[in-house]
Amino acid sequence: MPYSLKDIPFFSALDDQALKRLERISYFKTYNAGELVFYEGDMPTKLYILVDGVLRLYKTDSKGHEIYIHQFTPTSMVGELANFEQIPFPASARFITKGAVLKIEFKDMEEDFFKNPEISMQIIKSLTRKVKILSNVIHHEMILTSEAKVAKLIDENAEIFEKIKNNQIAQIINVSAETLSRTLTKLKHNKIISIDDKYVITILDRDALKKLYIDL
Amino acid sequence: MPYSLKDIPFFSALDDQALKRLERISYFKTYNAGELVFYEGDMPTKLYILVDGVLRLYKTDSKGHEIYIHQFTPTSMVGELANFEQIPFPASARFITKGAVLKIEFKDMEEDFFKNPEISMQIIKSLTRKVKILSNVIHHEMILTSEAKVAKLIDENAEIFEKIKNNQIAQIINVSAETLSRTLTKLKHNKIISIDDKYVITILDRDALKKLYIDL
DNA sequence: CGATACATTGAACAAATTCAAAGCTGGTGG
DNA sequence: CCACCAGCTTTGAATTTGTTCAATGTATCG
Repeated sequence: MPYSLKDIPFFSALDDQALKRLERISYFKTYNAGELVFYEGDMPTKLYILVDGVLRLYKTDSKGHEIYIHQFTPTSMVGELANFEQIPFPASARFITKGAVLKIEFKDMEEDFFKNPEISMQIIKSLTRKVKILSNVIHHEMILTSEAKVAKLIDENAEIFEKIKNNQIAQIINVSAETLSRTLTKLKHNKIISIDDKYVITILDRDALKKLYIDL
Repeated sequence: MPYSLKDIPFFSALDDQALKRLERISYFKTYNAGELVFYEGDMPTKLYILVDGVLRLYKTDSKGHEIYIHQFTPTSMVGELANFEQIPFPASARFITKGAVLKIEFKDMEEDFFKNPEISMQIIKSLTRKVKILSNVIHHEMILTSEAKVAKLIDENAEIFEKIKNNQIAQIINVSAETLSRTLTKLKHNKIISIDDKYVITILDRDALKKLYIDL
């Protein structure tokens, strides 16, 4: 296994003694694309540090649809809320690529973690990031219309259309493939964007595009 | 002004020197019911500690409707995400009752805050709470149907119907008053609940009630 | 008692998903 | 080389879930 605790920026502040203790209560685990790391509703026993790959966080609705929340890339702490609060995971996590996590027996580590000011700072950063992510999810899903979501995505990350299929993009912004298709057609028709045969999007009228999702 | 820094559990760990510094860069402000503390989109300059009253956090959608996020009661830190990250407030805050906040010039305090392990711990707790709140908002608004929201509210907090008007309850769970009315009628009709003339709800079939919002 | 707010009900509307069918596209094997 | 198939995309129609609008009914409280 080529992974090492030393390579995790998160623990750079731990002294050798603490690192030894951490080594004893943690291990690396690799995953293949598609494998689940934890499931919504499960009680947590481990804290996760994503060290390799892309890990998708999602919820499942009553009809069995996945609602995309976020995709993490290394190095990220995952599952801290459930661990800190001893509550079931509020979402599921599945690897999109192959990857690896460090699994930590959190309870055994709690003291070392919260006593160490450097680690506390890291935790604060991680939690702050989560609040920001969730706050964005709320804005995205409760405030923006489908058209606004598409407009925002194009404005902020038009290149994604060259990289992945509309299919997958629709999943990421939580709209149906049909709605995405119809919205793109509408934007083209309104001369706000154009799309070539290689899925390269050209923004013809950025002001109009922004107006579709800014303010509200 | 009857408020004192000493009464804020949050700062119990600060030494006299730090307290003095804090005193110099903070002040208490009282509000009447209905007054705004900050507005979605504004850039933050101050960090807030709610010390009195009920403070509602909400977002505004494109049609000008308020989307209820949470109501804070003392003692709560409010606005830390925007302050830590130097980003616009993602939501607005308005007092529901009369109340008061401590306003802190955050930048001047940052070092004292993050260096002190007790305060770091408090910040971690506060952020953890925020993640939990937002996670619940997402579950509530993206997973549950209107009927599920009403069922959950009745199961967890049926007494609220005796305390406030359906009107207000509808706002809190983000459904229209009409939808709430129709859902209550349906639950009564299905013999899952009954409501007397004083708005006291009796749950006749708790299993059926739970089934309406548990799993999904 | 009468004004004002709150609750209920039905009908129209809105936004997006679902379902179904048809059109493309790109890679593979014959 | 091209015919085919599987997987995307597109399009239209039906459906779903809730809000909005309007009217009426019911409390409540000076």
